[in-house]
Amino acid sequence: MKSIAEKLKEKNIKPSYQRMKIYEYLAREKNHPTVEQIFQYLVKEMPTLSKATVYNTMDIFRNAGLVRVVTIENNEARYDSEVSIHGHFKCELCGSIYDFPVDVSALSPDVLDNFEITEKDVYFRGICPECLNKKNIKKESKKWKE
Amino acid sequence: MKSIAEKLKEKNIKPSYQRMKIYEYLAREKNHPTVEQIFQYLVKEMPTLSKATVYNTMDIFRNAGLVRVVTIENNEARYDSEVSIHGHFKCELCGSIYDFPVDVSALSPDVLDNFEITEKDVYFRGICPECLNKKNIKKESKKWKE
DNA sequence: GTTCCTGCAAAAGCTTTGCAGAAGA
DNA sequence: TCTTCTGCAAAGCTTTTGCAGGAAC
Repeated sequence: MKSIAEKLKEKNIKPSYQRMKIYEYLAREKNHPTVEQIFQYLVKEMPTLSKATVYNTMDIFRNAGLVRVVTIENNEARYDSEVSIHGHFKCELCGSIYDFPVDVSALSPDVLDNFEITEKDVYFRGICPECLNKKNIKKESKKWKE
Repeated sequence: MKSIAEKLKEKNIKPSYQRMKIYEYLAREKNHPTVEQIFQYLVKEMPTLSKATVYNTMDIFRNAGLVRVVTIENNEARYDSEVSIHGHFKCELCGSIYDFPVDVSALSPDVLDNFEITEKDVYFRGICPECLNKKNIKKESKKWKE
């Protein structure tokens, strides 16, 4: 836990217990959780935890550049402790979010030469291999019935 | 307006007056409006228009592949009548959204070979040239004062 | 007549805010 | 002591839903 405290201090964030726990969860799980998920997980060991604290903390982390927001869905903000540029794939069936590498150099068209770019996000949507398998199995069993 | 009706029919959407007006606005303005903006504009000429109708219509359009959702901000859905792949840049100062071309071929990493990809979005954030100019002018005038 | 669409109102999220008490320096 | 953080509750937004009236076919 020591290193987490250091990491927060580096960004001028006071390493309170709640903040350390939240960052620890983000960095360990890497599952791009929603605020709700973070809250549900942590409230088990911190019964007095408030959702407002999670929201506040995520804002602080985001402004400090400690986490990135994944706005792949506009009805829920997800958070990612991996700050370097990479893409996010969301499976429309199971809802899982996968990371994938992105060729950054290919992502800077000349038209944007006069723009100051501070953040780049790449979002894909579709169906993940697991769910594709399930679908195929279903199709197969349908065939048997026919 | 004829062609708009045709376009809706092609997608099996009944070309009601409201739907045609909404699509016409999207296709003409190309300003990536929010539901609120669409509603505020159209309610002037259709006083009985309901926001629920705009929401319903956008869902229908989206499912039919007539429009794309821009989820660059997670507290507001914006809509784009341009369905082909391109990037969206959002200026964090003035809020404007700019389109830019994206090299699609560079956006398909091998890791996703087993994924079925149905939608690709590229979002950049930063400051647009206009706002950069304004900022520089401010800096200059500050210098004069010193 | 049947089906589908519209629009009002209410409800349902997610997120933000205000404030008082608690913790930490 | 003074500042900052936490947590509860309430408010604010966007979006969704239920339902009744109306239009289209």
